[in-house]
This record gives sequence, structure tokens and C-alpha cells, in this order.
Amino acid sequence: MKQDIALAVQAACADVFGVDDQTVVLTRPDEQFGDYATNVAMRLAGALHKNPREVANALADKLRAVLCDTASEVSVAGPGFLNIRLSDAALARAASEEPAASFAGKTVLVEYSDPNPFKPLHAGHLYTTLVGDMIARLVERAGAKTVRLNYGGDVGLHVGKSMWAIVKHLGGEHPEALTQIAEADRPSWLGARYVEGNNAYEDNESAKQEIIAVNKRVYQLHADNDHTSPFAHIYWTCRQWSYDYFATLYTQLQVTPFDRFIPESDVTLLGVATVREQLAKGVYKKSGDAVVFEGEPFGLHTRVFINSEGLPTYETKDVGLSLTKWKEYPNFDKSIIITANEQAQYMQVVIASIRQFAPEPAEHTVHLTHGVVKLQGGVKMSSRKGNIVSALDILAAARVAGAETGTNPSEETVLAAVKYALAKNRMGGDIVYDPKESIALEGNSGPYLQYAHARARSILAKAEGMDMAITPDQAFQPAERLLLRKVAEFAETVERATEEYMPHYICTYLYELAQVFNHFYEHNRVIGSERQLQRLRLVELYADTLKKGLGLLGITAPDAM
RNA sequence: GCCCGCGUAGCUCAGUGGAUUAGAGCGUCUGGCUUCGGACCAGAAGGCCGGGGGUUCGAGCCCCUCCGCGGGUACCA
Repeated sequence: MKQDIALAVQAACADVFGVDDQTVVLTRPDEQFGDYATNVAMRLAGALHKNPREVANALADKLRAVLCDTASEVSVAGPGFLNIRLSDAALARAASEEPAASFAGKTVLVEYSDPNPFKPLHAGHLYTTLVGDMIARLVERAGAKTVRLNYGGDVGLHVGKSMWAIVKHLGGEHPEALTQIAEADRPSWLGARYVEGNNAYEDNESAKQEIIAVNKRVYQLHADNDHTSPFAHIYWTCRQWSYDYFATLYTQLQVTPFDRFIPESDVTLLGVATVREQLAKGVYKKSGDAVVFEGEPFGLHTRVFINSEGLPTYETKDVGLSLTKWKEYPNFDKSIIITANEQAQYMQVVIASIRQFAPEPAEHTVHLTHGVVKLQGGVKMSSRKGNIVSALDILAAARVAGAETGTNPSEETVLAAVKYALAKNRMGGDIVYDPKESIALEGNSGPYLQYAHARARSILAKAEGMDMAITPDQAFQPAERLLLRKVAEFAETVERATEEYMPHYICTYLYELAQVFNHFYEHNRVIGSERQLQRLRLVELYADTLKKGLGLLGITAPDAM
């Protein structure tokens, strides 16, 4: 609908003023002005050397004729805004319109979550997992063949640190000692080892040298495909513990399962080979014993791809990952990568370097970044000290807050609370997570929307068996029209969220939708009204829209709570 | 130092490619319930949109500059 009208306005500009290629932006004005508004007249006025209102009036005359089937009113207001009001029939059509399939036939890779084995899952992982799931749902709904990828560092310095501490803790390379660690304790035990290794690396020079040696052994273990030595046994066992621990979280969160886990060790060799090959071609440069990419000519900074020890850094592995994606999903249309903000400039350097020898995957890669999740009261967290907020801590905090309010929320409401709280802010900024606010049944929260949905369903249940057909000759009353108008914004909201990869637009919209409904419901009888049929149909449309929107966020919409 | 991002109500945040009168939730205050689930609704108070300059008919939004906060800045990512 919106698109059709924009095209009509564009055509009118061409017909009346001979202006082609005029980008028309339609906005949603205040209800009193109409359903859509545009400022084209004011933008055209300058170039045409005409009065904006004059331009607007000429366009309005044209549009009244062209849009006679969809618009009930085209008016000019203020300095020259064109306001368009939809006819009831057009509005009803718009309200049941599906969002456009803008990714139909396209392949979109979405990489998110990306936890590193041997390290704990912190609140940031929870955030990228949930938001990544939402973005994947958005592009999938838009018709994309979606591939959900999970990339994790099972090699690299952090593994060296952990393995160093693990071996030390086991009193040597004794894999059998691992059996003494209870299954439930494995994640925290591994987390503690990482903190030990990290502290030792920073504080103790001889430990640092040992860790560097252990790191090399881990790479060697992969090169040799060693699954039998005691060291390898410890490595593979602990790596599996990590993957089991990640799976626990994903199951709890009820996110869409990943299509593929790509451990770093799978892409390292390709990355190293590529960087060495491109070193010979001059893309990368030697700097001492290290191999770097000089970012300065691109307005970026220089980064090390292969360190002085001859080991690949994360940069090189990302090169390998990017080429692996292109090889295994050839000619993908989009590769979306979601990470924390701190990697924004890092990723620019990596992509700039890839662009020098593999322009296609580089051009089709989109890097989205998000902020840090802090708990209300915001204490600075440090993984080095081990006092991080873990992913599961956030869920636990929501449960505790729910219990404290006495509402005793179900697990699906706890999930709704956490998902919605993390999704409702524009991605990119830091999130201050307030468990109480997230679980609250009033205010802008997931549970509020679940309740709003359940409430509408209960009205419908009461009217079970009644004829739900709309009576076509009855015009909408103003209050009904307001609700219908809000429902009709669903399609364009989803389209925008998809286009910009911004799930929070959906949150804002759903909350507004629920408020508009509550307003309607407060002042208008549904069951028992003379207009019962139309109104039940409206309630159903509203409930369906709410449910669809929540579904895009990975939030369930129970019929009763 | 340089690069990137961010400063909107007491708090947490929306604010579309510039636009008609800056919005919401929480909190505070005032009203409305033997209810189609009041987990709601109606209303009030609370803003030099970090400061200053510029462009424009018009700037929270664009440009410049300063201040503050966060991140990055060669061998972690």
C-alpha cells in the first residue's frame, strides 16, 4: 500500500512537473492530517522556483484523480505538505497486507552468538544470540534462504591460556583427572581456568612464555589431527564441554537452531594460506617477523595478521572464514555478521584487506555491532577478574524479579521479558538491563505484550462460533478506524526493520499497537455491541498482528496466562 | 595524540532521507472499577534535545568547533 502510493506520488511529479527520479518519502502524520504525508512539494519548489503550496496543490489535484480508488482525501497543509487519507476499503486492505518478500530468492548468511570454547558465556553472548536470532527471523520471513552460522575460537591465545591452567590444575597432562569434575560444574570450572590463565599471562613472564608454547601446541594438535595424546584428549574433552554448555543456553532460550557451527580451527589453514599467498602479491606486508595489513591508505589502522611467532591472529582466521563462507555458499547475497561494538574498526580492516583479493565476499558482507549489556546500577565488569555477568545470570535475575513481584511468571514469560528488554532499544548502544522492569506486566515489556495478546484472545474465545465476516457496506467508526490504521502499519514496520536489520522498530510498534487497542477496548464494547461482527474481526486482526510481530522477535504469544 | 561511536524529562529510552505542536515507559501527583481478563483508562507536573557557531523558509536530525562518556589504536578479539 505504502509503496503503491509512493509510486503514484512519484508518477504525479513526473506528469505534472516533468520531474523524474524524485525519491518520495511517505511518513505517518498525526491522525488528524491523514494516513500518509509527504514533503515532495517543498523539496520540488526550490528547483522549480515555485511556491511550495502551489506545487502541492497541483500534485493534490492530480493525485485525487489517480488515487480515487484508494484515497478518500488528498489535502495540502502547512507550508506545503501533501496529506493523504485512505478510504475505508483501502485501509482494510492495508491492514491485512503481508510485509514484502524483499529477500525472495536470496541467500543470506547470518553469523551471531559466536562464543569461544573454553570461555564463559557472558551477557553479551546472550544479547547477540537473541538479536541475531531476530535478525535471522526477519530476513527469513522476507523470503531469504537463511543460514545461521556460529563461529567460535577453538584455537588462539585464549585457548592457550585456558589449556595452560587446565593442565596445571590437573597436575599435569592427565586427562583421566577430568572425570573428577562433576558435569554440572564443568562450565564454571572452565571459566575459572580461563581467568587463571589470563591473569598468569598478564602478571607472570615465565607463565606467559609457557602459555605461548601451549598455544602453539594447540595449533599443532589440529595440524596433526591428534586425538590420542593426553594433551589432545584434554583439549577435545574440554572443547566438547564448552559446546555442550552452549547448547544448554540455546535450548533454554528457544532460539532457532544454528545451521552450522564453524570452529576457528576449520578455517585457520585456509586463512593462513591466503594471507601468505597475498603476502607474496603485496596485499599484506612483512613487518619484522609479523605479517600485517596496512590500513592507513584506506583511512583505517594497521593490524597484525600473523604474529612474530608465526601464528595466525583472529584477523587471518576471519579471512579464512570469509572465504569459507563464499566457497560453501557460493554467490551468497548477504553475509551479516553481528558482534560487539569494540570489533567495529577491527572488522573494517579485515574486510578492507579481503576486498583487495576477493571483492565479492567483501562487498556482500554487512557488519552489525551492538553495545554492552549492563545490569541496572551498572558496575563495570571485567572478564579478566572473572566478575562478569553470565548469560544465565540474566535469565536467573529475571526469574528472581518475577518471583519477588509475586506474579510467578512462567518460563515463556521470563524469556519474553529478557528477549524484549534486550531488543527494544536500537542496536548499537549499551543496554542497561533492569530485571524488574523487564518482567513487569505493565509498561513497555514483553510480558505486557503477552498479556495484551491473551486478553484479546479471551474476547475471541468468548465469541467462538459467531460469524466473523466483515459487513462490507458499513463504514468504520472513528475509534475503529484508529485501531485499523495502527494495524495497517505492521507491514511497513516489518519491512523497515528488515531493511535496516533493526528489530527494535517492531518492539516500538507492537507496544504502540497494544496501547491503541487498550484505548479502543476501554471505550468501545465489542461483544454485545451492534457492531459486534466488525469489532470481533478487528480484535482478531489485532491479536494476529501482535502474535506475528512477537513471533519475529522469537517471543511466544500464549492464548492465556 | 589520532580514529570510531554516543550525549533527548529524575531514571530507562523512542524520535523515518529535514518539517505541521519534541514522544513513551517507570517514578511522582490527581481522577475513574460489583471489569467483554482494571495486568486497564483519563489527566497533571517534569525538556535552552551537552555548549557554541553555520547551512536553510524550517535543525534533536545536516556541517564546523568545543566539552563529557565509551570503544579502538600491531602481534587478544
